[in-house]
Amino acid sequence: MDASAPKPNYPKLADFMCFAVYSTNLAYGRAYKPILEALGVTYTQWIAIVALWEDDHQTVSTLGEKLFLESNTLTPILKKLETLGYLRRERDPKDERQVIVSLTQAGRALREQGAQKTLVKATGLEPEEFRVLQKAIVKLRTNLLHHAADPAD
Amino acid sequence: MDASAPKPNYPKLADFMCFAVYSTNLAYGRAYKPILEALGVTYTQWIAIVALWEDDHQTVSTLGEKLFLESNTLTPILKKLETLGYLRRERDPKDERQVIVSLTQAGRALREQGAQKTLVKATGLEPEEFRVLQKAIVKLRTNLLHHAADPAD
DNA sequence: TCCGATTTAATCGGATCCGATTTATATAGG
DNA sequence: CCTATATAAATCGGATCCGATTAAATCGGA
Repeated sequence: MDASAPKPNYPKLADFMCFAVYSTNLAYGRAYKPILEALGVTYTQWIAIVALWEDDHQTVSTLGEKLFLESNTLTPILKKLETLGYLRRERDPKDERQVIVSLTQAGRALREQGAQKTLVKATGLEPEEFRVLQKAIVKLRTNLLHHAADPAD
Repeated sequence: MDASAPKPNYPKLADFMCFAVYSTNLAYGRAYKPILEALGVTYTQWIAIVALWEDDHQTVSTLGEKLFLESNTLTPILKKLETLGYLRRERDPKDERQVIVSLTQAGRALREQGAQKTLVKATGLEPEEFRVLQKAIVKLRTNLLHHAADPAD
């Protein structure tokens, strides 16, 4: 090869939107770790409990829609939370294909206990700034999920 | 328990900043999947190649700082990319503790091939909107990584 | 010089995340 | 009624991600 071949001037990794999201997700995981460790659950387990606290007695599919996960990921997590005593998994008698997931009293207590420990201050953002950014990220998520497969995008 | 006990009015999961970042990261992974599948690499493998293309001949630690990963995650990925022929891993003769990672010609070619396929349009954002949001997310990441462990934040 | 402390990768086990498949149940059409 | 199709959850293998530990090399002070 030609050692003097000019290197194309591509955008830097540090300016990639995907990498900003990816690495910020890693940062959140690390910031949350000590808090959730004290509660005895992982991040994904925690958001499952929060979602159930908002709407109890959901099917695995319905819960998965809210968490953007499917049964292949959710089932093992829900089984783990069941062994921990935070929820129940019961087949729906009306349709045995479905599994209804419900928080136990311990599960509700855990969510209310964890409510005291948020990372709002750790974001270093003013309330309005926080609100605007959160909505912008959600808009980005919606666009990514809805975008048509376009060969030249 | 008291079945009529009022349910506290906590923020909704849909308004959590952490969940916006988490779920948007999932959305990016899904949007990128077909593109990277055509290239034959995963997302993490891809950003490792991009980072090496920008600065070649880095140690595992230095590369890890840029990717926000450590050797426990990076080593298996780099080994995989080595077997795929995209990079070389060589102990530094000056300090045998360190491993120098370098792209092969095939690795550079892959990065330049993938440069044509970005998801900028899929974000549905105007250029200025994109730039502002990207910087805001990076700022959030920085704040999260630097925040002092505060019991009441 | 010598040996304890430090540094760097690598290894290991546990928990996601995902594509693909399987199992069980429900539904619809003949 | 009976079967082909559809749907929901579970299972499985591969690839991260991380805390904790290990192995090897280097450094530094007595």
